[in-house]
Amino acid sequence: MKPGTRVLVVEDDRSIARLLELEFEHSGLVIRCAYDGENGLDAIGEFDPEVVVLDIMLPGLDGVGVLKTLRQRGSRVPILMLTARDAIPDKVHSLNLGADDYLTKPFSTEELLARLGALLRRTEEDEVLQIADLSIDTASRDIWRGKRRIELTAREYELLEFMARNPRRVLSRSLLLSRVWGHESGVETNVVDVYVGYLRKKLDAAGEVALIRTIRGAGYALRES
Amino acid sequence: MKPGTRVLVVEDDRSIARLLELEFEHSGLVIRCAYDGENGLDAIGEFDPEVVVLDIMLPGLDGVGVLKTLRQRGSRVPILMLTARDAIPDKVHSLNLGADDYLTKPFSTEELLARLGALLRRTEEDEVLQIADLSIDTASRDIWRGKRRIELTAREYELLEFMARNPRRVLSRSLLLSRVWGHESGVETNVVDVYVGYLRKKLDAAGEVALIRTIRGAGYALRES
DNA sequence: CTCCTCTCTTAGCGAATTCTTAGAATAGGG
DNA sequence: CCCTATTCTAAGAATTCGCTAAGAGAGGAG
Repeated sequence: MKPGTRVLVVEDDRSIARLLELEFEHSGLVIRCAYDGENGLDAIGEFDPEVVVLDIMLPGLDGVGVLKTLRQRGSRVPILMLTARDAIPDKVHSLNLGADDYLTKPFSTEELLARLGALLRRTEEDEVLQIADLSIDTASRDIWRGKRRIELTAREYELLEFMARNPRRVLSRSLLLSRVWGHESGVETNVVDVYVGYLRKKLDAAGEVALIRTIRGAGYALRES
Repeated sequence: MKPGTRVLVVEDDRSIARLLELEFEHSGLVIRCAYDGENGLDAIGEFDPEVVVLDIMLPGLDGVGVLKTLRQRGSRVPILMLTARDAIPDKVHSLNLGADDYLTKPFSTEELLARLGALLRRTEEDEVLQIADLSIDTASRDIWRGKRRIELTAREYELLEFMARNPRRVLSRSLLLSRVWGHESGVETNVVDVYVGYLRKKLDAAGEVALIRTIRGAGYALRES
């Protein structure tokens, strides 16, 4: 998880809150605590956290109330709920009022950190990449070239997304191999070339300007001109 | 909790009942007490409470019996069970029978109030999710596809609701597993595939447009197009 | 106790995808 | 203009992926 990420913890049990505070600080995060729902809501407005850890049982306004209020206000901040182990897994579960993940107490702080990381990664991924008239919706995996919708296979999609995340840069075959195919994939062939070929065939319909350029001796680049 | 909310307490221990009566009155609630199961049932019909606090140990018809009868009658009134400290089997049992929460004696009245508040808020939640001509009433768990009513099992419903809360988004099998089946369910098979299959069979009757799309190599998405 | 429903597992088929290979095409230097 | 290194393409082989049928096991209802 990126250092400096703002995390809000809303938890009435001071010892747990304190523990998380220390752990998170140790991990380089910026942390803020609130001990009840009302203050939690205030803190969200004021502190603008990138992710919230929210206990479900709180004095006064409880976790569910906080969550509901937040979502009604239109906030999309990712929220990880803390629930008691024996608190009716199914019910709590179905009260997916818009929480993004949950963890049952007791839990290990590593687990919590891992979950937070996953959560942030997931929500960060929710964006639209644009290169010229090509747009890639990373949440729905929709690809559009102008008004034309394009269907890609998983590998093709991964390759294109990676290139779109590094637009205008020359990407060597070995870089693409390691980032898209993975480090220990025993591929030693010209798969990259082949897949660039596939992409071109699908992306550049008749008359459209080519998006993937070959830089002889160096690699490929995704760019408009 | 809103003043004027009707709360029924079914509890044979008069001193506890009295204590709750005073506490609740103090909080502005309208309270009614019954001291055994039979009278409890009658009171529900007559008093029409918005929430019920139900002791599990009662003379004659016990709490479990009351709960069972109620649910069989189709009542969905939220119920919080009171159980003895070590009666864990009871918990599991009553939660399966359709209780919404429980509290072990002895408990603090603040705790009870907080739980009741949470319960009411949760059940007040009356949201309808819409995707194309599919609508999901999260309060009653009713599913409609156009004019056709659809019956789902618990698991099918959970899966569909989660997908409906993340429409158009590609949801990986592992995400669905962790969010619908739970983190620590040792499932590592293709249950997700199987349940998507069940849903499709029920949702897409002859000639209707498919709602669940497979994104090969990535997961599933609920979307109209 | 028996029947029924629900959940999960397993295994196999068919199809889509991924990767390999080898030869054709192309660019760029001399 | 020719040669060579490099890139591209077509076609097929190997693999993976998703769907479904069938059934075991658990649990509740009658």
